Amino acid sequence: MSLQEFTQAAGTAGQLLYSNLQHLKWNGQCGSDMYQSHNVIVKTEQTDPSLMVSWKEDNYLYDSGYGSTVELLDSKTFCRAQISMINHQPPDSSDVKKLQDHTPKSHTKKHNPRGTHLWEFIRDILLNPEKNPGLIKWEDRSEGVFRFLKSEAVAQLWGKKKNNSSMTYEKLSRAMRYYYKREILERVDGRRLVYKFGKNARGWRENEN
DNA sequence: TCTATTTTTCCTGCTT
DNA sequence: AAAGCAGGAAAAATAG
Repeated sequence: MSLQEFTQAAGTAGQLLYSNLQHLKWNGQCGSDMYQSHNVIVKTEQTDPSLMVSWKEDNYLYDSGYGSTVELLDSKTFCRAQISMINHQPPDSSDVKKLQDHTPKSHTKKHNPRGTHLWEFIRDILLNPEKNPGLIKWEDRSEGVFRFLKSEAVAQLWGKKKNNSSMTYEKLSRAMRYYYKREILERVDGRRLVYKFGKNARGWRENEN
């Protein structure tokens, strides 16, 4: 169900519920032990601003799933507006405006197969700056060079996403190596746990894509 | 359901 | 010695 369908069916609370469900969905498969998971259900019923803020902080990073930077921003905007509503404050008018033309747009890109690929998964972890408890870090942002800081933790996370609890870095890295031939990754030798996005990898640059 | 990709598993050997 | 890296093979999972 899309956000707009959901809100239509659920009324005013729809947006909040939708967002929380998305959050749960993400946490359910990838979050929990990595990211201290807050009880998002509780948050729908109370108005403690501090809690809402902390919820907001990690929610927008995941609730729109694997999407473009644009989607991420929209989601952030959406959450910000929600916080305002909940605090009984008038939402920032620019946010409202952005929200209004968000919904129709998100319906346009019908065919977006939820970034299911490993390299996209890696990329999206990298693209979530605030949140990403030192799993992977950019070595050279503009060149697309990055390094695994917690190789096994990332593998575990990937395993969670694929519903495979026996994923290991050893196996994950084999899949990474297959990307060299397809030029989704370029080889970086000498440095352990270091990879570099290749010309067939999309959406990792600072700007666009 | 069939096919083409992708990913997972496992393995042997080599490098840091 | 432990953890990574290289790829080959082949099975399993997915996308379309």
